[in-house]
Amino acid sequence: MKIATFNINGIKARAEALPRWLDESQPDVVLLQEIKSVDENFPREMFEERGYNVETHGQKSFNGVAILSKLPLEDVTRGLPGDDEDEQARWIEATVIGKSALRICGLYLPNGNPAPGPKYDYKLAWMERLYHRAGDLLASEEPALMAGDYNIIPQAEDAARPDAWREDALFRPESRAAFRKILNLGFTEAFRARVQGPGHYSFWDYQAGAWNKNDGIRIDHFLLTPQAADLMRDCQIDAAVRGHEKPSDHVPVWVDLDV
DNA sequence: ATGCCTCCCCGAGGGAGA
Repeated sequence: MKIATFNINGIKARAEALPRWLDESQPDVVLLQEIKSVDENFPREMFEERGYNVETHGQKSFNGVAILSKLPLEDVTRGLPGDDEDEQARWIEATVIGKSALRICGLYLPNGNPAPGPKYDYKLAWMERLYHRAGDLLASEEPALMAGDYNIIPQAEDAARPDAWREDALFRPESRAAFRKILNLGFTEAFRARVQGPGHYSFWDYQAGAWNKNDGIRIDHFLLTPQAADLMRDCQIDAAVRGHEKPSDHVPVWVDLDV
């Protein structure tokens, strides 16, 4: 089962690039972030005609996550537990039924800039809630994953110019520590389990020719429970997608699981 | 690099992104 995560930076703006990538890449499941659309306006036919089931958790203008799946989805839930006051659409999960069941969680973790400040406080509080949901997933002892735009640069090697990010909410010590705290519960970071070394990125800014200079950062991640990690056959970043016509500033990352 | 683009709102130009 090929499962991808892709921050598309607006579903309307990606009406051509996203279907083209789906046709080329043929993922079974896709976790989308930043759909920037309410549920009623999401172009679900575009995906249903390609054989995908569609589940959205949208919001006007900002944020918004969705799941596309060629396999049946069950027990869909929306919103990260832990704060009933939180209106931001950043979390969706479902069980996908393949040879066996797999719990999949799609997330769009807050950016957090400027740091320090209220937006950074929201990011860290959101990560604390994520920590608790992650612990519950592990306790189930079932194959499960949490994937999406984490807005976290885990290590210096995950940025072309780490010194430019030292004070940024994506790379500050508290952000990285919160990410490690979740990892250290017992998750496998899929990409780093398969590929070592610098130069692997999932985001390049639109500005200043960042793509042409390969001035990128790796902020889109798959975290696998041990039961899911046992099933991993591959994990790759589709970096070439950044060079296509009218691209998102992020590219897809995918895992292949024997499930 | 506290913003060089691009997205959204809509029908100007400001907020948000990372």
